[in-house]
This record gives sequence, structure tokens and C-alpha cells, in this order.
Amino acid sequence: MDGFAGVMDEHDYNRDWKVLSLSDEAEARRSRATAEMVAKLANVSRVAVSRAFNPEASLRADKRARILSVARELNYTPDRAARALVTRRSHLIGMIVPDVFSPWESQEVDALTSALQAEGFATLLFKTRTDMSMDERLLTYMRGFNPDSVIAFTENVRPEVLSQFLDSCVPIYINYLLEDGGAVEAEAPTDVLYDRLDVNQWQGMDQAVALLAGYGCRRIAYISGKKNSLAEFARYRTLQRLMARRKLPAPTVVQGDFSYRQGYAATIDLFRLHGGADAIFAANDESAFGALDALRHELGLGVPDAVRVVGFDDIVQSGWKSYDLTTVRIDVHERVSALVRLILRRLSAPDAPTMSEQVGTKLVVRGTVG
Amino acid sequence: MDGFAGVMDEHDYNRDWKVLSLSDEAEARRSRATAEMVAKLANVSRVAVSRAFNPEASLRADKRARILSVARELNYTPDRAARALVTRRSHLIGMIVPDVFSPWESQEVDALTSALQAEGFATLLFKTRTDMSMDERLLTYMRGFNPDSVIAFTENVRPEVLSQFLDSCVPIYINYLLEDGGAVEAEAPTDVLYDRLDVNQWQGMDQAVALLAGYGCRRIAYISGKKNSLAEFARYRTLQRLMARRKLPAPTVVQGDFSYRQGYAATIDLFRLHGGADAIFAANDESAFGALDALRHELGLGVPDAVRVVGFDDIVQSGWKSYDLTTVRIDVHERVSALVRLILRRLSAPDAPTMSEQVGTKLVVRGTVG
DNA sequence: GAGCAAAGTGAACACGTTTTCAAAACGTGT
DNA sequence: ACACGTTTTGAAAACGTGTTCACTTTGCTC
Repeated sequence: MDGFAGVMDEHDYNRDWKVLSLSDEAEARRSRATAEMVAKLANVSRVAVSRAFNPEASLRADKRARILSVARELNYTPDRAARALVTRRSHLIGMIVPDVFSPWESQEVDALTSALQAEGFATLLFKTRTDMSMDERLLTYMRGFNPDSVIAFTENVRPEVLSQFLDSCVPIYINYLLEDGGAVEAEAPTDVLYDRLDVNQWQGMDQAVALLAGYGCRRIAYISGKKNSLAEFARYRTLQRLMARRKLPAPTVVQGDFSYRQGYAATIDLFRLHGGADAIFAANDESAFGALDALRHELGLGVPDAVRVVGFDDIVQSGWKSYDLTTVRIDVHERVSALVRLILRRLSAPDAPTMSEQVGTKLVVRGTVG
Repeated sequence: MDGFAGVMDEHDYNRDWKVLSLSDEAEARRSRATAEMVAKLANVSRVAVSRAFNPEASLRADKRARILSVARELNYTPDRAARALVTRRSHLIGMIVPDVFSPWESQEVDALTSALQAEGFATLLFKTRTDMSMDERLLTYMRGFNPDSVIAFTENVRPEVLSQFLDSCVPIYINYLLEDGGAVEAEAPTDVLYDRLDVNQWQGMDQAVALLAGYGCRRIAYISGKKNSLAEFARYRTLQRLMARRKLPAPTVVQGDFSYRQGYAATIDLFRLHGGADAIFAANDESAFGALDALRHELGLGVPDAVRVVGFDDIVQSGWKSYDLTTVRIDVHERVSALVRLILRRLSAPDAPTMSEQVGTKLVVRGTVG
């Protein structure tokens, strides 16, 4: 035995190789089929298989049918990672979301995912911390996955951080808000180029203010959203202008952060420290819920008899009987399809000038006003 | 000119090549940096760059530092698509979710995304239709993205459909539920091999039943979850056995589907058609909200005075003052870390025998019982 | 049936990584 | 100076696909 060590070694090497190849084959069976295998089984070249899966490529109809049938049998699908490598399209849409469990955000993520899925894209979800420095790391982390486009729900991302992505040709969409049909927020950074989805909140908020004024409300308070949020600021400015137009006194502002808890606390403050109000306008529905619960369960004030409440967004919970909230609706479906339209257009024409879409708002009247 | 056609051709070819290279360079500036560029700029081979980004690879410390600094300057990150092609790890975790905006699901997606992100994975989100045939298409669609693992929130996926994925070596985790500390659901398909996360709901539900019994409730109704849901079935069976143990009459069952709307409707039916109850146990919190609103706002029954209500999950909204729901809590943090542990273990040892983790439940007492 | 445009075909290359493997550099003890 | 074990190194080969470019076939018109 030891005398034939050299030969044995070689033999063992071969055996090892064979074993390796066997285990490779065993692995192949449980692993995904490749275009090569489909090609072999259908008696065509590998290129033909590729073409069979790209409808615009030219290939004889019967050949394509045969390939597709073999592919189906083998449960073959082109590997998107490999495909992305050459086409430079990952078909991944990144979403940066602070809190998925926040009703509004989850609703939006849900609708967007449906719409994008229908167009052949998949949602790549990332959570952000409120911490800023963290965000930069998150962005480069995310970039490693090569998303075709990024939708940022965070309002606090600094433009210079975002511009890293524009260098790498990834369009970013943020939720900007229009004050009225005309003027875009001056705060929107102009040196960075990206497409925007604007929400025209003038009409819906105007209806809300008109309704409140019609009930004789004059002391209208505003529960603000998170600090430094552009959405927040735009809503506040719009409310201010709408009330001035109707010769109503300027709104009392109490600080919120879009959360139930802060909406609750702000309302307590409003009535204990700042003289109260006969109507409350909340920056979003969730903080309106907080306001409602504070009024009813802690301050003992009836809604809508003593105080009237209006929210913003019209999330599903606003329709629940316990809240039954009158609110300014942003139509999610309309909003999402505009966003998808924007993304698709940008992907098909990366060098086109900046685009924007606009969606409207309207008041949904329920029980918290009268 | 025409005399030198051959030469010109070659020259043109060269020029073309140069132009191409120029436009390539221009594109390169706006496109992502590659390992090649980093290598050139740092005077090392491309392999060294690869090694610099894989901590366990051996590389001289100063060399690694220099590479990393150049990489930072160029804003370079290894392309995960290319990396996935050879390592066979996409670092993508697929999640199949019916409704992201459902509070419980969104909460779970949120927590999972955080935990996975911390481990270097990203969440790939897919929405499913209730339609079955659709699901199969969804699964092959999803498989194209090569997720390392799949977490399915759907309860209705047929095992034979899922097994396609096991062929391609992708572990799947579904939310199974244990009736008590011991026996696993018999309905769990045994021919298909996958890891499970079990929820031991015995303890929490026992506390709930004890509390209700302590208040003298005997006519306990149960609002069920979606049909064919294993989670639903396990909860029902557990409730049945717990009540029998305490010599309570069997619960009246009204059909729900985990939704607010159906919880509302089922409660109306319960009192208008099926003789009512002095306590309601809902299959999840959201339908408990529906029950509460039906009792208070349509049936005019006080909670907890006339009827006591218990939910299941402890989603954030259960803490809101308008509902203030007593409920059986599944600790999301504990649950998610168990799930992540399961996934990581499976990925590091693909051929290990089936594993399972278990998390407990406990009652959270709030205002809807007393 | 010749002529010709259009459509179909496949070899070779590219995409950006990791992994293997043999060679080179390095340090340490005699 | 030598031998020897350890770490470091880079060329070449994957990974699974799309795309280009000449080449071949098909279909149509006169």
C-alpha cells in the first residue's frame, strides 16, 4: 500500500474529484436549473433560451414554445442576479422607511409593493434610524444591492447624502408637498436633481377649514408633525394661509411628531396650558386619534360637541367607529400610480429632465366635526 | 482617402473604440466604482480588493487599510449581484405578506427588517393575493430574485407549492402554533422539511380564561380567524380545551377573518342571532376592535360591565385609550430574534436536521375585562 | 427560380465578483 | 547560509446571464 503511495495519491485525487463532481450533481438537482440545462434538453443553444425569455428578441415561435415548455418542466427561471449584472437593471426598488408599523407608511408600502410587483419589480425594504449619521451608512449599505430606484419616506435625509445616489444614477423620490396648485416649496434643494411627487393639499384643507368655519369655530389649534419635516411645514403654511383668507385668528400651534402618544400629550398641553380651542387640526390621522382620546378620556370634552377634530391622510383606522374621523384624504391609489409612472418613465429615459407628478386631496366627512 | 480604406477602417475602428472608451469613462463617473478601479488606484491586484472586503481573508494590514481608504474615496462597495453569483448568497430574505397594512403584519415586518438588517440582510417584500393559483406564480417570480430564505406570513400556502423552494435549497419559515408546550399540530405536513417557529399560546390564553372565569363569565364566545388558518385553528382548540378544563360550557363560535369589519359583523350576529355572551375572545386584536365598536356603538352594551373582551397579539393600537384592550401578547422582540436565529443557523448549516424555536405568550391586562 | 430583404442563429465576449492554486515572500530556528 | 512552515500574493477560472456580430435560413416578389 505504502509502496504505491504516489499512484494511490493520484487515484485518490481522481476519486476525490469524482466524488466532488457527484456531490456537485447532487447539489445541482436540488439547486436551480440553469439556461445551459434547458438548452441541452431542448436541443437548442443557450442563447436561444435567453431569447425565449425576452419577448422582444426574435425567435421562431415553435422553438420558443418548446423551450418554454422544457423550462417549465425544469422549473427554470432566469437568474435575476446574473441578468442584473449585464443589463444593469436589478428590478429592485428600494424603500427607506422609518417605521413600517406606522399605519400611513405601511399602507403606502403595501400599495406601492402591489403596483411595482405588477410591473415586474420587487420591493427592497430598509429601516432607518432617526439618527442622521446612521443614515449615510444605511444608504451605502443599500446601494450595494443596486436598486433601480429609491423611494425615501424619510423627510430628514440631507440632500448632500442623497446626491451620492444620483452619482450612481439611481433616481430618488421623496414625498414633497405643494402649498397650493402653483408654488413649490422653496426649501426643496435645487442643486440636486431628482423627480418629485407633489401633493396638492390646498383643496382638501380648504374644504376642512370651510366646514369648521361653517360650524362657527374660530379658535382652531394645530397639532404639528415631526420637526424639520417638509410635509409638516407645507401643511402648516397652507392652514395658516387658508385661515387668514377667511379672516380667522392665527392657529395655536402645539408640537407633535405624527405619533398617537404625542398627539395625546399635545392636546393635554393645549387645554391645560394654552387656553384650549374649539377645533383641532392634526398634521396626520394618528395624532388626531391621540387628540380624540385625550379629549374624551382625560379632559372629558365631547367630540364634536365641545371640540371638533380634523385629521390628515385618511388611513383605514379613521373609518373605525371609535374614531370615525373627519379627515383630508390623500388618495393612495392615485398617489401610488403617479409614483410608479414617475419611476417607470425615469428608468426608460435616465437622462430626461426632472419630472414631477401631482395628486390632489379632498375632505372625507365623518363624525368628529358634526 | 478611399485608397487607404483598409487602413482607415482600422483607424476608424480604433477611434470608435476610443470614443466608446471615453463614453464608458463618462458613464463610469456617474456609475458605480468597480474593484478594478480601486485596485488600479491603490496599486494592488483586483483580488486584493476583494480580500480587503472579506475580513476573514488574509491580507497585510497596511495594504488592507490603504485599499479601504481608496475604496472610501471612490465610494466603492462590492456589487452584491456579482458577489451573489459566485457565493450563492444573495443576502436577501423574502417575505410573503398578504396585507402589509394589517397592524400585526406590519409590526412583524418592521421588527424582522430591523433585525435582519443588523445581520447584513435585506428584506424583499412580496404581496400575495388570496387567490391560490396566483400564489404559485408569485413563488416562481420571487424565486428569480434568489432569496436566501423565505418567511411566509400566508397561512394558506399549500405544502406542495412550497416544496418547490426546498428543491432549490431555500428554507421556508411559517408561523405555526403549538397547542400547548408539548404537541405540535398534526396538520403540519410531515413530508416537507422546513424549520418552524412555534408559538406556545397555552400560558397566555390560560391566564385570560382564568381572569374571565374569575369575573364569573360562563357564556364565552369566540370570534374565529380566517378559515383554514392553522394559527386560527390552534387558538380555537386551545381555548376549547382550556374552557373544558375549567368546566365551562363550550364556546359559541362566530366566523371572523382577522379583520375589523368581520369582527364587527360577527359580534352583531352573535347578539342578534346567537343569543349573545358575557365575554368575547377574539382570534386577534383587530377583530377585537371590531367587536368592541359593535358592542358600544351599535348594540349599546357597555364594556367591561355588560360584556368583557379579550384579544390576541397585543398590537400597538391595543394600548390606545379608545380600545384599551386586554389581550394575549406575543412578544414581538422575542419572536423575531428566535426567527432570525433560526434563519442564521440554517444558512450556516443547510443540511442540518429540521429545527424549531418556541416563544411564549402572556396576558396583558387592560380595561376591557375589568 | 433568381434575387433580396428580413428574420433567425450561435460563438464569443462582457458584467463584477469570489475562489482556487501554485508560486513568492516572509520569518524563525539551526 | 540553509531549510522549513507560515502567511501573502496574483493569474486564471468560475458564477449565469444578455448582447454583439457576422453568418445562415426563411419568406416574399417579380
